This record gives sequence, C-alpha cells and structure tokens, in this order.
Amino acid sequence: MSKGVNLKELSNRLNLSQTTVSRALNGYPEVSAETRRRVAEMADKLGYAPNSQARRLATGRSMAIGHVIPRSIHEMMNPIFLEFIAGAGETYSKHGYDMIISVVEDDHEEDAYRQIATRKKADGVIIHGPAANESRHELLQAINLPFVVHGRIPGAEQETSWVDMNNRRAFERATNLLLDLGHKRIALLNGLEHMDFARRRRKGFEDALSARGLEPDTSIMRSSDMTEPYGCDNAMEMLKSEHPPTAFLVSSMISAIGVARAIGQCGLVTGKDISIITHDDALSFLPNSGEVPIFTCTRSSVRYAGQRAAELLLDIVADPKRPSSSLHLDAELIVGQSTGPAPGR
Amino acid sequence: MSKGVNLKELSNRLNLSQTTVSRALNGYPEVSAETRRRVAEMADKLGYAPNSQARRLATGRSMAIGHVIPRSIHEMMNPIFLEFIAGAGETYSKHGYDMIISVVEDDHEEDAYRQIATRKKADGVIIHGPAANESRHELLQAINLPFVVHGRIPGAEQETSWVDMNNRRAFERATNLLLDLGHKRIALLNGLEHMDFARRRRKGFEDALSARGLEPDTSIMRSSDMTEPYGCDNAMEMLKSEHPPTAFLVSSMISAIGVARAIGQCGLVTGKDISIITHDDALSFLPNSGEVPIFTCTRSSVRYAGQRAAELLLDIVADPKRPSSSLHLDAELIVGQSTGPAPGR
DNA sequence: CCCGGCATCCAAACCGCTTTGGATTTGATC
DNA sequence: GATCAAATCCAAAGCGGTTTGGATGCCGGG
Repeated sequence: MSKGVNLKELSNRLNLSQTTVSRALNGYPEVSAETRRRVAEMADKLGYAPNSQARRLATGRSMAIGHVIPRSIHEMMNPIFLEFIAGAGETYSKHGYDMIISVVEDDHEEDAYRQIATRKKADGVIIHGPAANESRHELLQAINLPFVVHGRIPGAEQETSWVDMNNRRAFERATNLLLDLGHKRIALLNGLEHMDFARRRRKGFEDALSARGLEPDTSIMRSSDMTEPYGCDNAMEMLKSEHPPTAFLVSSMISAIGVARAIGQCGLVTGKDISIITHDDALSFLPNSGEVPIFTCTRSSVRYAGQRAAELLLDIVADPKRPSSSLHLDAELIVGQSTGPAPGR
Repeated sequence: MSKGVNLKELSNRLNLSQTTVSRALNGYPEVSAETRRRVAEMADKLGYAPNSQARRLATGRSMAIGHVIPRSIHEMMNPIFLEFIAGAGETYSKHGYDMIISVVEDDHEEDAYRQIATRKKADGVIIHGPAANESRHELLQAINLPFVVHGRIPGAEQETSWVDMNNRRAFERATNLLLDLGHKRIALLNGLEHMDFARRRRKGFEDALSARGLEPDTSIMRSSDMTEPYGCDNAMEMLKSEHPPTAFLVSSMISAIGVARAIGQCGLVTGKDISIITHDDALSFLPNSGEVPIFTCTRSSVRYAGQRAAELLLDIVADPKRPSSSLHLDAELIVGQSTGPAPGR
C-alpha cells in the first residue's frame, strides 16, 4: 500500500535484523513461527516487496527468460508466434519468471543472444522457428546459455531439448485421408521450406504419395509465407490450369481461407468440388471448431507447445546439468466440412 | 569473447580505478581520450559488458517497459496485439530498453501492475485495449507508474498520454462512402462495444447515418470478438433475412474474410451484389495491398502506433514531469475490390 | 553445576555497478 | 615562483537484497 519500503526499514520497524526478515519471508527454517508471522504481517501492512534488481544481483539469477525475434522471422510467423508466447508467458508468471522479448534487426540476432548472456539479462532463451540449416544452438552452447527449441534442429535432435509437433506424420496422415477419398491430384501449399517444420511436412506429403506409388508433381507444390493472398493466388492459378488439383493440403488456416476464397471465386464448392485439409495451430482468433469444423485439419495447439516448452526450459535452468529431454506432440486429424470424395468417383 | 569479466577485473587489468573505467565506457567527459581508447580496447578484448542487474540497481532505473496482458484480453486482441508489440519492441531495443510481457489471469491484472511498481520491474507500462469504463489509469497514477495508453480512455483524454487512431472519423468516412454509393441498408459488424475503440467506431457509423436523416437499425448491428466465424455466421444470418443489407461495415479484416465467405456461400459476389468496407490494421500476415486491394478499407498501421507509443513512453520515463501529450493518427480510406454501387441503382 | 546442542537471531561481507567527494597533477597566470 | 583552475583519476559509499559465520539464550543430561 505505502510507497517504497525496503528491507532495512522493514527490519527496523520490527526490531529484527535484515537477515532474519529476509529468511522469514523466503521460508527458511531458522526462524520461529511467531517471528515469521510478525514479519509477514508487517510486510503486508507496509506493502513490502523485494526490489527485483537487488535480488537478482544478490542471487545471480535473473529470473527471466528471453525470446529474441528477428524482424523478418516475425513477419511470417506473426500470429503463431504470439500464441506460443502467450502459452509460455502463462508458465513463466506461474513460476515467478519474467518474459523479455527482443525484437531485433536480422543481422543483430547473434548479438542479442550474446548480450543476454554477458549482461545476464535472462537465465535462458527459446529458439523460435529453426531453419533447415540452423546454427543458433551452437552459439548458445558456446556461450553456455540454456535454451529450448520450439521445433527441431535437424542433426541436433539428441543434443538439444525441444518441443515440436509431429509435422511429418501429420501431413502424411492428411495426405492419406485425401488419397483414401479418391483424390489423385493433390496440391501442396507449404510454408517456407527453408524452415525445418515445412521440410518435414513436405516429407510427410511425399512419403504418403510414394507409399501408393505416386510421384509428387512439383507444378502444384508451392512454398512461401503463409498469408491469405498466397493461398488465394496460387489456388486460383492452379484451378485455372489444364490439370487442376482436386484437393489442397495447406500449411496454415490463414492460407486455407485464401484457398477457399479462390475456390468460391471459381464458382466451385469447397468440400464438394475441391477438398482442403489445412494445418490448424488452434489460434484463438481463428477458431475452427463447432459441431463440424469448417476445415478438415491437422490440429495441434501451439499455445500448449508454448506452455510445455517454457516448463522444460525452467527445469533446465533449475538444473543445467540435467540431460536434454524433448516433447513430441501429435497432431489430431479432424474431419470438417472442407473434404469430400474426389469428384466423379 | 571470454566469459565473465566484470568491472573489477577489467579495471585491474588496466591499472585504473573502477570509477574511471566506468566513466570511460559511459562517455563521461572527465576522462582523457587516450585512456578512453585504452579502456574501450581492453573491454572489447575481454568481452566486457556490464551486468544489467547491477547497473539497474545502482542507477535505480530498470531500463524496461512492461506490458501486462490478461489472458482474456489477449484472446480477442491476439494478432493486433502482437503487431503493436512488434512495433514497440523495435523502439525499445533501439533505445536499449527491454520489453517485458506479463501474461496474467484476469483477476491478477491489478496485482501485476502493483508488482511492477513496487518491485521496480519496469520504468513504465503500456495500457492495452482501454474499455469504455476504464480504471487502470487511476491505479497507475496512484502508484506513480508512468504509462501510455494505446487507445483512449473516455473522460481522461487530457490527463493521460495516448496514441490512438481516429476511430470515429474513420467509420464515419467509410459509412459516407457506402451511402454515396447508394447503399441504404448497411450492417455494422463491430468489435466488442465495451471497448472504447468499438464505441467510437459505432459513433462514427451512427453520425454518418443521422447526418443524412437515417436511423441505425440495430437488427443489423452486431458487437463481438472479431473472429472469422463471427463475420461469416452473422453475415449469413442477415443475408438470409427478409431485409438483407447491401453493405457491411466490419471492424476487422479477419471478420471481413468471414463476411466474404458468407457472401460467396449465398451465391453472391462481393463488391457487386454486396459491398464490404473493413478496418485494416495492416497486419503483416494479412496483406490487403496490391494494385487493387481485395477489401475497401480504413487503414491504420497498428505497428506504427506501437512504435510511436513506445517513443512517447520513453520520453515520459526520461522526464516524468513533462505534460501529457498524445498522438492522434488518421486512418486512410482506401478503395479496393469489395465495394461498388448499391445494386439496382 | 557445567557443558553440549538446538533454536533464534544478527553483524557484516558480498553481488557488480554508479556516483559522490576529494586527491593529484598539469599548465597557465601574474 | 606561488597561485589557481582545469584536467584526470581514485577510494569509498551507496543501491537493496542474500548469505556466511558466528553470537546468544535456553534446555536437558551427566
């Protein structure tokens, strides 16, 4: 309630030493129950709360987790990133940790990590959006900054801790569903394939095709930022081509909406003339639920991934020597209104 | 490069006092050019960077700005919020500030602000999504924590610093455009009207109507979270009603996409049979540009608002006594493909 | 009655930086 | 040559906590 009371004043008011007061408040055993009660009461009355800078300095732990996002990554990951952050943030505040986010120019990313380490700004960081040729983990290992990867780093699955969904399997299953429905010509609108997650999705798609002796047709496969127009424009182009696909496998709800728009503009009906399966990150502003979801989808909550990644990182921070461990989340394959048997079947 | 070098070691290596080294690095004048050079060189060689906790403690400034987002606010503001954050984050890192984000349970919001103040976690905060009956600013004034509002607090426009767009004017102009095109029956799909921005938009809509002697028809006015299904479901319902509107004024691109979907499902054509004007926050993953934008819109970059709000806040933090000042951004009215003359005109 | 042990509590060092209040040197002035 | 101011540099005192290494008092046991 009152303004700035510090430990010293508080202990004066109580005729106790700072040591005792500090111990009482932090739950150490060498303090009598009665004293502890008195201290708690007075602290409450004076509205005492320890200055976090001082505490951090004294303990040597910054009680914060860093997220550095280069501007470009951010551009494309926008909504997914926030949802992850939201999940992670819940975990942090539950454990008394702060979340600090650094938005940096692309060529300052490495610098940002170094600063976090040398200036002791955070006890650990999360690596977002690992690329196919990723190297941030090596830097972090070199400067000894604990981290967890959201996604996986090819070639470093064992030595790093990560939380990822099973991208390959999800897209394999989705492709199989389309094949089972009789679709033979399936377009893939993937995310940027220099990102690890997009590679895995493509692999799943191709695996499913080749398991049935089909060749992927690169003329109906795309890779780009997952915007709405990306979905619409590419779908439009393909639908107007000589051999249009009868189904689309899409990497994001947002682009899938674009695909649906293109289908509508061509005078076709989604789920009847043309099928769509999209990945659904369960973004709160793009709900795809209800009795029958609009889109048939592979769904995996990125928010949940954020929560779990944060928990994992806090564990590592608490005990840096613990062996790396990871979490592999499975996406659900949920049937909605956007799929149906291939036409003319 | 090396690991933990601190001021003490650095000054020892240089045979200088900590005072001098500190001053040399922080650009104080009472240090010779030669000494400053030597210091800089050695600091660079040893990879010295000041421990931020220690510095914060010594200076009494936390060099951080806080953003507290209750989970519920977050749910609905999701993508817009991140875009704002991204803008603000750029400004912070440019000025050496950290951005700390607290995701809290709704009933802990006040607590979060108090903690930031008493534990000195941040030098200031940004108030997000002010409601029609807002009170956070009173709390912040009481605990003396500098802040800037993203949006406006009704009744406190003078005494607070804020960055907002001209919501009323934007929707007034949009409505006028529709009226000029001959539309007489215009639906409003607004955001949650307990939020200040949505109230203002509604006001603009109603002002434009009444200026032409028209009464708003509440049967085609809605207020809700701005999701995609919200747009689709409500548009669908209205289009199937006895007196369907010929135009929609929508508060968000995401919902507008839903409206377009509904129009398509009814076998109508957007921009011909039915017009749409939406507000466009210029979200990076929902570009509405190109030669002719998909949607006619009122556009105002929320990212830019974030940059400016952050600058304003940093100014206030630097000089808390400065009088409050604010920034009123104007939205552009941009004609795209989603509007046309009222049918049968 | 004395001693060891436990329960409590405290003075002081420390975390790593900034900043105050001099001390010392240098150089120009008269 | 003495004086004063400017130019440099430094020792030490914070900032507000945590933590180490004892003190002190009280108790039962030998």
